[in-house]
Amino acid sequence: MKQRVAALLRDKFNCDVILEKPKDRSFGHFSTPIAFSLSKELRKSPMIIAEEIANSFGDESVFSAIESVKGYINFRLSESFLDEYASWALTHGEQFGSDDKKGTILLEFVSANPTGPLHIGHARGAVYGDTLLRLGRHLGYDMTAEYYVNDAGNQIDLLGVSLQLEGRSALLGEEVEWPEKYYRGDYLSDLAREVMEQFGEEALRDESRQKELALWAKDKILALIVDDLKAINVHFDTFVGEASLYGEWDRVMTKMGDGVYQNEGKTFIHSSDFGDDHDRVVVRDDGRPTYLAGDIIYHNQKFERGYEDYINIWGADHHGYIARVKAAVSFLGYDPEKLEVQLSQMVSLLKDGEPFKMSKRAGTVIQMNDVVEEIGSDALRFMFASKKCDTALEFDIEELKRTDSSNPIYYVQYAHARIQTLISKSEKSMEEIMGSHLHGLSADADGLLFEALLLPEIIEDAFESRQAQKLPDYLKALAAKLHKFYYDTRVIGHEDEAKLLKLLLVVALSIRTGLSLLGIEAKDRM
RNA sequence: GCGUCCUUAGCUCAGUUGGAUAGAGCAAUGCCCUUCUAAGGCAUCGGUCAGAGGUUCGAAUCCUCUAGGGCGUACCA
Repeated sequence: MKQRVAALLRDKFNCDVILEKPKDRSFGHFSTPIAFSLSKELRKSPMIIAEEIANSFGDESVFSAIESVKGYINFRLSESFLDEYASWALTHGEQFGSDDKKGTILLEFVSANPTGPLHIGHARGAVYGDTLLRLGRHLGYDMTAEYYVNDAGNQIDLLGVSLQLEGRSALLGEEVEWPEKYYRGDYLSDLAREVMEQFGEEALRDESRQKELALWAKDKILALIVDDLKAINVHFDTFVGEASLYGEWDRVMTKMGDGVYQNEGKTFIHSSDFGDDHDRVVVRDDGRPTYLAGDIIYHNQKFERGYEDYINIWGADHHGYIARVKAAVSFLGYDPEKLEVQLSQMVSLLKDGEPFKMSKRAGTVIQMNDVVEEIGSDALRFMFASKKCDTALEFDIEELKRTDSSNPIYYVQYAHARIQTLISKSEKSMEEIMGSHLHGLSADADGLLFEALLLPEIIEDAFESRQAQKLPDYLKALAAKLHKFYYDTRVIGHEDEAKLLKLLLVVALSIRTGLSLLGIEAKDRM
């Protein structure tokens, strides 16, 4: 809708025109402050320019009025345009707002280590990534959702050690000496019990079997993670394991050429060329690769698979990592601009007003699945999706557990359910509803219709700007308009009943479509 | 110290590539069910957009500095 208006104006002025929605609807549907920017060039006052421009439009079927007010040019869309657009939306159903954008995008997100269940911080990245995925696919992009599994390195060794110690301590009652770093938590006790049943008590004591147990446990934990994600409607297309990549190592090193160098028996990467504080070690002097090495081969593999764009969603604690990986991508001969890294800031928790520190090793994490059990996937997703992800988010655990009406997801769902109720109570046939024309609507009804028809541009804006929170914000605003309209207007028995129901069908469509892009199913009844 | 993200109502957060009177939810106070679901609506209260300068017709938004906070600054992941 906005695109259509913008295109009209672009033809007229030969340049892109800023279009905005006036806060005060009496100013029309769209407005532009273009006269202000033209005034310097034309040496005329904005008011006069706006007046001239407004008068220069002939009869456009799209607009019913074009007025200049205090230098702004305000456009009012015509009823026939809005009605046509609404009918078009209704016949397209949940494809409303879809597009045929071209491009292949590899989206990597979550990628949590398979050493424990997902905690609440991971959930934010998962929700953000999955929302982007749904938005991008709706717009037509060919997107692949990928999970990078760190199944090599120290943390896997640590997992093996932790598993054995947990088993010996909790199950066998032995006094064990805990190392400085180790994992703990209920999931480890469960796994240790399984080890006992499946491999016998000896497996918990035999240090030579640590690696074997770690690899076994890693798969079990990854399965747990996948289940956790499934519970919030997050699904991945591909999983790439770090360990599976090391066969490529020599080739990748050669490919990086002068990007890497040897010093004191170690291999370094010239990451300082890309703004990193200093060059980083990729291979230690004992030949063991560092964490960065895995990411280098992984990104090489990603680029060799030939996507047009790459989006990584990382926790904010990895931000120092961007320069290093971009350096590697560049040394490998690819354009680092194609790799876009979105950081999802920390989620910090308060408990009774006091900061609550989470530590995976100390076992004081808030697990995602516990929260999902308390408040449900819909509320969790809606809450995380509502916050832009580059701000640290703070919330009280107790507050998050609340399931009363203060939760905005109920507000939006209720709006949809109210419309469904009206549709089912009305005796108007679908033919009659669809056949009616949205002419002569009240100002409130017109505002509601216009808001509902904004969905496509919200979707596009939310995805292209990577600001997923724009969608839930929009849904809340649309629901608010609906609730007000519902209160003010008794639809059943209204002389324009069919017409109003058509309007409400558009609203329901936008809510339903918007929610599904958030991984939430709209409710017909509450 | 350096890098980076941030600071908007009592709390949690929005604020459209700089635009018309800075918004919502929660909390607080008071109204509205013989009205299609009150999981709702209306009203009131609440702001030096951290502070100071600058650019501009116009700044919460852009630039500089200052203060405060998160994260990073590992041959951990």
